[in-house]
Amino acid sequence: MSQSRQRDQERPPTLEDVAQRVKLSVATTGRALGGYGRISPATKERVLQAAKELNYHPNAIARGMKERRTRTIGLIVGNILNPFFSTIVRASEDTVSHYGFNVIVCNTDENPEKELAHAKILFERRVDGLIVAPTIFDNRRASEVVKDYYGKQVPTVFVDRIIRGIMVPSVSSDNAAGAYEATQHLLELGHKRIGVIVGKCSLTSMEGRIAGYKRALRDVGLEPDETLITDAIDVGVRGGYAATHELLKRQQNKPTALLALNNLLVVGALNALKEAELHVPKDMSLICWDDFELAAHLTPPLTVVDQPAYSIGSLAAEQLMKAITQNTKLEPLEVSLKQQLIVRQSTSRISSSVGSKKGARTKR
Amino acid sequence: MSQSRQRDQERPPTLEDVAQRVKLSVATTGRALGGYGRISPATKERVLQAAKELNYHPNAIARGMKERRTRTIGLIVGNILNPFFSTIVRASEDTVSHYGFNVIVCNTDENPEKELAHAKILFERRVDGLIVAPTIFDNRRASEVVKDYYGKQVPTVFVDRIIRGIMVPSVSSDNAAGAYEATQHLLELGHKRIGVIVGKCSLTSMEGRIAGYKRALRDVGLEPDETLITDAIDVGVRGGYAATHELLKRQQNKPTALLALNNLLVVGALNALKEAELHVPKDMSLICWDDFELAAHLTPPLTVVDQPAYSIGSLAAEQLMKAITQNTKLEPLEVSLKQQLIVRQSTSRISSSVGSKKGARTKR
DNA sequence: CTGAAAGCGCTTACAG
DNA sequence: CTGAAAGCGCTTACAG
Repeated sequence: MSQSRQRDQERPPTLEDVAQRVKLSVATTGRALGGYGRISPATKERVLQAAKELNYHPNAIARGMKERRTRTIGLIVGNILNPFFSTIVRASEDTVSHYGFNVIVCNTDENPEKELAHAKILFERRVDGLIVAPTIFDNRRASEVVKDYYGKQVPTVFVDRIIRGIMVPSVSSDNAAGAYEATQHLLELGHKRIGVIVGKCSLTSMEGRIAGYKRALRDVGLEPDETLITDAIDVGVRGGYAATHELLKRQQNKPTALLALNNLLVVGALNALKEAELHVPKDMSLICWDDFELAAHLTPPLTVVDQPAYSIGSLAAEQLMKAITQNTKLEPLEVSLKQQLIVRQSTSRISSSVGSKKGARTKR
Repeated sequence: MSQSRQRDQERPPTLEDVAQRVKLSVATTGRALGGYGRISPATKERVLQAAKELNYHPNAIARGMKERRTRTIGLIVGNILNPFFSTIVRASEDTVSHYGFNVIVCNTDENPEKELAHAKILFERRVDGLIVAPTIFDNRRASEVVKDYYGKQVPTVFVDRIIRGIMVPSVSSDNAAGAYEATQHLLELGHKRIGVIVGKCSLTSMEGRIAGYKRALRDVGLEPDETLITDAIDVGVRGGYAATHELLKRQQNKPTALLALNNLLVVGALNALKEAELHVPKDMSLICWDDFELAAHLTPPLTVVDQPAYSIGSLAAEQLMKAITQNTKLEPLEVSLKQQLIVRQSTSRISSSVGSKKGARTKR
């Protein structure tokens, strides 16, 4: 296999190959095929013909090199296995593909080191824009690299969450209001001790939900019990199971209702509840975040706080595309969409029997 | 905004910037930073220092241009909102990221035109490899472009399905065997009329399942009733609903059991069954493809044929990476993983009451 | 309308 | 070990 200067037959044809065939300069050939500059219809026709014969396809890398743009958007999300994120990814892809852009998808698993590594590699790839669900919540914790990368080196939109102190536009939904409404719903049903299964407290999305939860309690004169809020650290099914299990072990002031802060955590919670032989909603009311196709088919159909995930993704992508294609600065928007409480059957009025199953006395 | 030759302050620093600062050639500077060629430890140190000061990050596009590789894999799947595909995407990303590769994700929605458009654009981007779940099943239907692209212009691995007549390695699971086992299970429970909710008959995955289903019937002396096989065309929830609805409308030889050939179709089927007030499994047994976290929490917990989606994705990616990094040809493997029937509670022995609800008489 | 030449930011023989 | 130069495959002023 000689790596000689001669055109390797393995290589796809280049503009030069086409140019030689039609006996024109690469410049003219490029103009015919690339759709830029002036070109006579006749020669254009000839070039197109030759290109087809050679099965020529322009090299986007070379073009990107010259134009200094890649028509690629980087997507940094928690985990594409979470329907909330896959919906955001799909929405983004749908949106940017209209502009001829592609997406590179990266998963952080909510790990700041992974996020940093991905951000770095996406920068090296010179993506034209970035949509990220950041794992860090505070610019003091943000590494220098991330700080002067997001929004400065490359147009960036945050989704679902933000990093405080960094001026980057964001599209998310009103977690505090959603949690307030969910908590209020439980309070109206007579629940006073409401456990919270958090994925990772430090995410501003989670934080907002906890804030809304506390505010709802305080607004009816109840002081939030911090011990009812258990951080799973892990944001997946396993974490949800562990946190719920932990919460159910306590002997005093057991919760009569649970807030599971995402749609993976709730599966873990359901597993733990089943194992403890607690019936939903008779023994335990349950609300989770993010609606999904099957939520209505579960036993019982789940009461959820729904987030407009598709809209979050498409709005973020639209913002980004506008800024990129018009070569303007991103507007410093903080879009906050509404969350919607969908009451199904996993929540019910508190019954006097709650908690007695395991012999615990409610003391308050 | 003068677009002069002068270095624009907006632009990220280049190798030349670093070289100027340390008063070395770009060649040497590149060797220090790029990890290629010989370089003295002392100068390397100096260069690294300068690079850090300038916040230099190598331009992967330029490197790719020279090295003729992008370290990017194209992923063409049906729809990332389908957990089966998002699992494959996640597995692929996990695998290729170990090699410093990224993935560009494209959705076809099982539309051959979309697939073609994506394939074309990924080729122009000169991805180093391709993992695709093809929408077409037969090379006679495959466009010329696709035919001489997949596996010829770029290393390709098919997942979940194949295109017959095109020599491209594939990783899928044994659909015929899985369907055979599922059908056999239903036959053992006394079911004889088993409806099939297909997403799109032309996909080889679907085709394999139908073949297994028919073989199981014939092996017990039953002739398959083609009218029980309804193609939703649409592979999503909506399609599943429509096809099931159609099947339930028939007056004669109503099915007593249903095979829903993917995990989106089954949701539609459940919706249709609920609407028709048919109870699973009392009035209708149900088996679907692809297990998912919540399948066990549905009412009733679903009997499923599970596919090793993560393994499919990681094996395909591993094959591809091996070929790319070792610069060898892909081995012409047709990996077929085992599918597993997981019996839960959506299937039960046929009851004499089946079908009577709507007043239909079973005639056979 | 067409062409010659420079340049995007790297890497890689080839010299020294 | 270091440097000068060519080249990856395009696009873009600048001439003609």
